[in-house]
Amino acid sequence: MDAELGTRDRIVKAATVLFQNKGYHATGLNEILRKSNAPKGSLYYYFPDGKEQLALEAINQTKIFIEKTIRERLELIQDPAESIKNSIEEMADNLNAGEDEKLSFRSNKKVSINLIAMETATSSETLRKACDSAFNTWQNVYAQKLIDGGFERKRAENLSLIIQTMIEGAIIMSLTKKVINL
Amino acid sequence: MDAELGTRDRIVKAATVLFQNKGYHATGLNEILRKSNAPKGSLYYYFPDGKEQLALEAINQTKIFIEKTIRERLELIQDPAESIKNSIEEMADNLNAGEDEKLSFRSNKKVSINLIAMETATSSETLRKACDSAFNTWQNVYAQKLIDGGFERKRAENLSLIIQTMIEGAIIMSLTKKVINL
DNA sequence: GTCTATAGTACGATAGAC
DNA sequence: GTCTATCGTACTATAGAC
Repeated sequence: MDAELGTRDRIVKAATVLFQNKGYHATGLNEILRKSNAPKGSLYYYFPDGKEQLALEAINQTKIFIEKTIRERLELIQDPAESIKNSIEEMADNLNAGEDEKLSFRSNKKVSINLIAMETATSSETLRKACDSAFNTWQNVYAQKLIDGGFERKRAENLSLIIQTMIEGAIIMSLTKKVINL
Repeated sequence: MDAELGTRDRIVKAATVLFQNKGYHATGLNEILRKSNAPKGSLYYYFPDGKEQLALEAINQTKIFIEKTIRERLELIQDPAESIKNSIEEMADNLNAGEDEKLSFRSNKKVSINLIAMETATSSETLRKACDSAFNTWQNVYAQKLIDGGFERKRAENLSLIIQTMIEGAIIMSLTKKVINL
């Protein structure tokens, strides 16, 4: 998989998908290395602090990627309510789309950092903060769109928190009800 | 802890708290046994199918307990919107309250099956179904309250799904932002 | 920088005495 | 029914050759 990418990028990409789908504790480093065709030595060469450092990188890359995705979607429509609705529908469509690549056992779909956030909230302050930062970043994109559309600042912040909360809740419910299939 | 309870109940109680707080994969059977003062032999005597069977029991007990709690709260106020709002505030207060008991490292607070649901949605069909059933049960309590209050059935079902979704989303956000401290 | 071999620990699960 | 000892496996992490 991803022969064009360097070793480091392959490891991070595989880790991102596995952590998001299976969870932080259910994913072994060996599994990540198998999926990314990298040797264990390379992992500890690029991430001397091991699993936690790798997860931190995965979370931060996801934060940036999703922020960019939301931002691009919101630019397409001027009205804030319409554009946000459109952006969420786009996310949902991506999750319902077919697999990107053939894999031995599991898709490459990226859902959210939702599961990682829950798992690490009480066990790793480093990872909890990274997840919090990601949620805040995404929320701010919605808030700014609402402000640009004429909403008062405080109101925009409240609404964007509700939007972010509902999206994360919807992911849990969809996965549990198997509306989304990973 | 819980010297008055039988061995089986002590194991289930400890497992319920640990699975909800740390997660299914992060919680070891040894940890559950330490916390419940039970020997490993007893665990496999009561739960011959091991960890998954124990988690199933924990989910089902949580389903019943939370259903009862919501139902009791909703009976206190007649107006559906007011009573549901009140019930949610009650849940939030419980999470912000002090610890029930002194523990070596972690509280006994029960949050939701939220984390277990995410972890097992793609790895154990048995546990996924149990979580789905729990969410549906709780949702139905809200829906019935709305119907009794005069809402049309379809509208009540839609609203209750949104309520359930927002509660689960709010738990994620609160844990990640450390508004709740477990 | 890349890779293999392996240390050291914890896991889930089982066997069998009592 | 209760308990301990232990098996086999998987984990994170490290050492050291190349």
